[in-house]
Amino acid sequence: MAQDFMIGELSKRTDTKVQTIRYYEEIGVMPKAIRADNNRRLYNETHLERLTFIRHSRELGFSLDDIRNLLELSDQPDKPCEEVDTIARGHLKEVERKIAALQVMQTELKRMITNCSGETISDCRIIKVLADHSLCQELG
Amino acid sequence: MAQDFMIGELSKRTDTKVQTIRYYEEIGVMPKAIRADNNRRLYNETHLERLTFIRHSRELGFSLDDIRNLLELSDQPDKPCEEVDTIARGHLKEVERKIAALQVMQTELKRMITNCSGETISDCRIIKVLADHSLCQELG
DNA sequence: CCTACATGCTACAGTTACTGTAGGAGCAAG
DNA sequence: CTTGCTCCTACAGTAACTGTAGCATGTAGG
Repeated sequence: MAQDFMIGELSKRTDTKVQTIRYYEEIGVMPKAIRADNNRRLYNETHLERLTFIRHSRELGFSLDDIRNLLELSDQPDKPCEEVDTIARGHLKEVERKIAALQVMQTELKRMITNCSGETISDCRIIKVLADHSLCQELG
Repeated sequence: MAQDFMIGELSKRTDTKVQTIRYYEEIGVMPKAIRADNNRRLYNETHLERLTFIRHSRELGFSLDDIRNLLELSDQPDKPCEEVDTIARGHLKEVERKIAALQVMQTELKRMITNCSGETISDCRIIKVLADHSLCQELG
């Protein structure tokens, strides 16, 4: 078929490593590709769209498990989009949780570094704080 | 020895799972524990301090590899603390990079969710954005 | 003294999302 | 005809644990 292409082209057009595409097939987020006579995988625009969806979702931090669910939902156009919403909101919450945790780390790391005017390790504030939890202002 | 204690107590006093302590020993961030006659690991205050250091560093997001280096440095009190500083600053940069990446995700997720007033999946904004990269404002 | 139950031990599998490598086959160009 | 590119399978490695199986030991109660 004229419009079919091989894994290398799919790889380039989606900026995805060849091994990653094969991995997606293995775990079932991409369908088993039809093979040419020489056993090479053949793809078309539908595959391209699906992989684009996957990669974009990954860029937004969705897990492959979430993506699996989102893909399944996107194949049911008449269903209410409530479940999609739930997945997205859940993921947003998770992202916000991670940001908050990292900001706590950031604050404490900054303080440690700023306070460290030590010459040697024996009076290094960073080592002191790491060794003694109670010197840390941020973490309970 | 009277002040020695077993892995369970070390676990409680550092809020660290028993398996995690054994794992730390296995990979060498904790020393090989001396065994009692019944083959059980024995610990003392020195082990407690070391594990506290490790756990606190982990809370601040340092990798076990960084922690290995920090521990080694903390055993050399007369060395300048420059290397410690470098590790901490490097880690801070990494934390800030992660925060920035997550904030991009957060913004786009919020927009997707807010814009989605769809009743069904066929007009769900979330699915649309995931499927079409160009609808996404944040990611290049 | 016997029986639960808690705690300890080793060894290994599973998690997440890939990435890298070994070893080999097919195909086009020079 | 050889070089180099792409493709294939199969497997190991990454980070930092967590969970489980199967067994030994220690302790408290009856």
